[in-house]
Amino acid sequence: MKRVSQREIANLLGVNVSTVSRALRGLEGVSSELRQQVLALAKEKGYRPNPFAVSLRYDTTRTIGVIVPDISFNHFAHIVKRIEAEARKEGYMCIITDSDDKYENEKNCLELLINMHVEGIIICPSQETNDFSHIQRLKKVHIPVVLFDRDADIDISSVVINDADSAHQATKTLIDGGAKRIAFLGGPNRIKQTAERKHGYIEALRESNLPINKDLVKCSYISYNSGLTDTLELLDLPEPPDAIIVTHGLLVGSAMKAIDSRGLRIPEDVALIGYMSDWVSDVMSPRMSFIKQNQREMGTKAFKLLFDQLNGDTCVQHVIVKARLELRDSTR
Amino acid sequence: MKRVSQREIANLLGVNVSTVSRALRGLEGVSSELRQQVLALAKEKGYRPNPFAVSLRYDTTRTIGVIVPDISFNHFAHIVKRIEAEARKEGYMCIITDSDDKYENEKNCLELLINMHVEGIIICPSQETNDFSHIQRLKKVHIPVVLFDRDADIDISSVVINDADSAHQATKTLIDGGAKRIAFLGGPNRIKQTAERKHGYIEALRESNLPINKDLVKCSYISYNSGLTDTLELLDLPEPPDAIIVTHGLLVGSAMKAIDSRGLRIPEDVALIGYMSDWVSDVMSPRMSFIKQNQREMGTKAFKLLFDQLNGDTCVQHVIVKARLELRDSTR
DNA sequence: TTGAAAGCGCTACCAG
DNA sequence: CTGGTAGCGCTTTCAA
Repeated sequence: MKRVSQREIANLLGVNVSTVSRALRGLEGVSSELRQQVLALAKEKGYRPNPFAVSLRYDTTRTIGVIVPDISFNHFAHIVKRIEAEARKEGYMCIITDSDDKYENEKNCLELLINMHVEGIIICPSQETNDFSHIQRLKKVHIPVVLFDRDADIDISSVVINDADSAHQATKTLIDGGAKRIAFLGGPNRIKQTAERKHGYIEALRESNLPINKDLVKCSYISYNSGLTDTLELLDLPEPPDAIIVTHGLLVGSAMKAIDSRGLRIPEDVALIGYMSDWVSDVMSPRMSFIKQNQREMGTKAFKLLFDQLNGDTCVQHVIVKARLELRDSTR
Repeated sequence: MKRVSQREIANLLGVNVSTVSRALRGLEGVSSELRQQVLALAKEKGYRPNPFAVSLRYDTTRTIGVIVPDISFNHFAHIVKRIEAEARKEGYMCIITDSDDKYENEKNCLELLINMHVEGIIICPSQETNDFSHIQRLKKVHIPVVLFDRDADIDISSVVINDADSAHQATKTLIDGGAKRIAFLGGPNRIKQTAERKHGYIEALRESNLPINKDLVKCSYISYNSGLTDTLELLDLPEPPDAIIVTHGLLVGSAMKAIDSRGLRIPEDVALIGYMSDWVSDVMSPRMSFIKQNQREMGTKAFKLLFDQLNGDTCVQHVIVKARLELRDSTR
């Protein structure tokens, strides 16, 4: 029960491979009776084209690469799910790699994907990534690339949410709820996403004439433990915050835990609002007020941007997917 | 800045391709000075072997396929993350496909993976899958397969948790906490996983001489809405349950919601225990008592089973990863 | 309508 | 130590 090649079919039928090839692909120049025979035999023998022969011939692999910081993080999993679905719909298979949010892994994944000759790459850079030359290099070799979720100041298509704007809205909401000392808990500053969100936060404070206090801004690392430490430090300040905006779903859990461990209540003592998934908010108590991101749309758009490039579109586009506030019970 | 082939390097150096090939692969039979030249030029020109030419030659792709019911579900995402990491460590890339828990999609994904000539497949069947002939067919064509999370009664290697046993323990715990009318909320019966867990549940009831009540067993479909409906029906029974064991993380959220919507308290009115991820349990209120599954280990073992097969091991193995109870605040 | 042959990039084998 | 050549499976071009 081995794989059958066109040649074997040709031999069996006593005809030439090229005829079989034509018949199989429905091209002209084959008598319909011969075509029937070929198709019948191919079906019987379970013929499947060898994609590597085809790739070798056409230098096309119908494969794209995806690099994601952490597939086990819900936000990314939803986006990836969408990318994969859209890609498959267009006949592309996805090679998905997980950088574990590490720069070195990311470079390695990229290397492997290039070696695999994927036709394009959709990537969300790791939180450690500072130098984007490995990604920019792709443009040099004409491999289409799209960034998602975390943008960078490089000339490459991307799809992100309205980071500054959504953080601005969230902060405004906290202010309207009576908060005077709002803290900001985010990822490392080098991520443009964090910078943007912080920008929105600061703007909102400024507009409301609230002081901007460096002690209330924590931007270290996106991890559960880091979030825990940071939040505890905030709560232990001589003048602790009465509200926190949290820019990453993973950190929301840390923040809750920390607040709880200090015997404080949400939202009475500390109001909380975060970037997170809706179904998680739903099972939390209190149900978390959050910035709802449309991961489906982000995934769809990311693939679309890549697909356009694969089809020859060379212009760099920056798509923004609107996130919106969903107020629940962790804000006043 | 195109890709360079061995031939181009050979031409540039005025030598034969076969010499270049040998030099590049570090084989014997090349003078060290010529080798240096070849390597230097290859590096300069950014030479990368064309994997399709290699695959065509060796009929090997260093690629495996993964089919998962829903990557956006945390449990699966964690397993997939591990599979991908282990695979990459061994030099395999993963083509990950998402069946959306649908039988038709699953067959389609499998088809595409076979067409891609992946060397092996790791699959968790959809909840709709009843007929496993598409998977069994793989054995016929000697493509290694491994099932994970959801086993089936087919002669194929698999890795699952101790389903019956863990459900037995969970039920026992509820009984020990004083529950008299324990309900079972699970996926469709055709999934062996559900059947096993139900078996453990029933055994535990039997051992404690508790009546087995069909009305308290709900096995319809794994989806948020289905779980909601089922739980509401349970709660609206003339004699509603005082505890529920939930066999799927998605359904835990539904159950909580339903209980809350009827104004009942957990665990005072209804105790709850479910199969779910720990970090979700942590942010819930009350913190959910749960069956902790080791997704990392399951992923690692799944790849290992496949890897063994890829290396010629033909014996069918069934690995069981022990899950254990973590009691929090949703049980008495 | 069909066949023959070249070539995609690489490796293996046999000559020199 | 190096070169030449055939062949992996497929498509394309040209010839019959």
